[in-house]
Amino acid sequence: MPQLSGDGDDLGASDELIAFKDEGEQEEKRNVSAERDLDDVKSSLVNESETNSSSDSEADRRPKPHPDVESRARSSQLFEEALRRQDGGLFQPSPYMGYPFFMIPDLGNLCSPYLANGALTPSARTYLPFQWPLLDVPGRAVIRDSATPTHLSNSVPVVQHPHMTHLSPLLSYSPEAFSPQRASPGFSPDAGMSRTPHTACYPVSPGGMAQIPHPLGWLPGQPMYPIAGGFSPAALAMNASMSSLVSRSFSPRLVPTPQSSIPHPAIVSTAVKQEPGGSSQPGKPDPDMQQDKEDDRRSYVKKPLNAFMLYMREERPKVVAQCKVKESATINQILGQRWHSLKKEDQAKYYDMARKERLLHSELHPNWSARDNYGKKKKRKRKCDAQLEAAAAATTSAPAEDFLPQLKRPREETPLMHAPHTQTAHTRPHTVSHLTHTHLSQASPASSLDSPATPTTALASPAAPAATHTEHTHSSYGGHMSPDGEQLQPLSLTTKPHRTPLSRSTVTPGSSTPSSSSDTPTSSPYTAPSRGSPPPPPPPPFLVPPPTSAHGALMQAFSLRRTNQL
DNA sequence: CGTCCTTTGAAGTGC
DNA sequence: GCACTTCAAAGGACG
Repeated sequence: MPQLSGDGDDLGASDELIAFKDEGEQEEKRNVSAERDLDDVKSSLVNESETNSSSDSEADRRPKPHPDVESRARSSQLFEEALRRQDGGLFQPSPYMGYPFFMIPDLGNLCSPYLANGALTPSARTYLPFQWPLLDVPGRAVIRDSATPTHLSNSVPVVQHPHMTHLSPLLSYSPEAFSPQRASPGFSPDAGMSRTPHTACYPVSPGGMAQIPHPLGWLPGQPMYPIAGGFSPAALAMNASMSSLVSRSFSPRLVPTPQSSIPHPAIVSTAVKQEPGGSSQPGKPDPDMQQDKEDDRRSYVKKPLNAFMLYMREERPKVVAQCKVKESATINQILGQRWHSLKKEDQAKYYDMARKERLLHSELHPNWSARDNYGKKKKRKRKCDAQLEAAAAATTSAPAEDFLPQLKRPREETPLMHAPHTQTAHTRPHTVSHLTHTHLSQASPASSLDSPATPTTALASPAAPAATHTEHTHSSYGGHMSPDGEQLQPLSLTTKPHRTPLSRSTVTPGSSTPSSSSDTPTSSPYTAPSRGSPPPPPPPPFLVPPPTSAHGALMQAFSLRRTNQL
């Protein structure tokens, strides 16, 4: 949870983290200090978010059912006029505006706060903490943060402007809308994403455009998504960011009109869209069972996205286009590095987004708890339970208290369990630090090469295990900026063979998530190596020059991965 | 078809 | 309060 008490004053205080030098105990202390710094930085980001919208206190989590309709109507009208002026009706969304809250820091730059190269425009960089445009229209409810001064327009735009629904697929949480496969012909995995300003905007496939109703189709008199009853229209026009949150829980009440066979992008959830043909299709399972499953999924309220998830949603298409890779694991590694190299103010943007997501989520689902979603991966749990049961049954000769601890022991004693899994800003750098002490103690003084602009990269970069594994210096991986501004790609984004047993323990100690959720205590690959066991023979160091392009980086990463596999 | 991978962060549980 | 776990997204890979 964000630290509500922070004042954000320290935001700029500890921008720079202590880089690795790995000179023994003293350095270890320094790294501990760096951890604290990193923690402070992240906390300050959260605090900044909290401070910037000071209204978002716990008290404000309560819904405010009576917004100022008049001002919203005026704002909406102004906004629509601005849209028409700006784009002549052909509003172009940004590929980077994945965050569905239509963040428009400056109406003079309605298209995108980002430049074609992905950098924020100056206006966007100034980043007022969400000058939310009031996208709702009269008569539609909106959750307003009443404690926020009206002049800040800081109402939470849970109502997505219908115009936007067809303009930016990214506005929707629907993975389909986000999927690169739905990109326009201009998007070619081979050709990459055009860097021209217009095509840099996230494209909409022609098919998708054809499917999407006319932008004015939502206007009164044409009820695209009538309500079965008893549900606030606000949910219909819910900000698309919450569509995934809303749709699963509320979509049973959302009944498309017969004319509208295409679900509203803001309403379609992954659950719903997965059944395009309905249950009547031949070869499908029992309709009743399918209906039950569908109901289950619809009643499922997902967790709100955190800052990094929001960042990933925005940046993933960009990375996919640049690197021509669709494998999410690889992309996520890149995004993780980029996240760490992201400027503080840029990260703050996502922390703020995430905070508002949580706020909105709590307003929509006041009784929801993350615990509700626990056990979602039932099969895993069943497996674990089955193992425990089998263990208990198999130990009729041995007391259960002797056996069960054995099941737990690997997790408790496995050295990697400390590290990666907590995955907090507190522990991960420490882990990396520890590893680098071991493996990089004599590395080149790469820390001096660390860009001040990317202070956290070396310390917290998830590529650190790659450094461990490959024994290249940390200056050669992870989101560092070359002198000419080009982002240096990690030498080894992927450090282990795919789905290889023991891979996580042997190859990516220290950073990669042990995916505790996926490993039962008895089957965990972490049981194999212990803290005292000798590490696997390190692969030869990779002395690979920095790639000249993102694609080159990926090719390099794959090459290294193959090398590591061999 | 279900799960894993991979990332960070939030929130939960358990001690 | 700490350590650990689970789940958010994504889509290819794999059993």
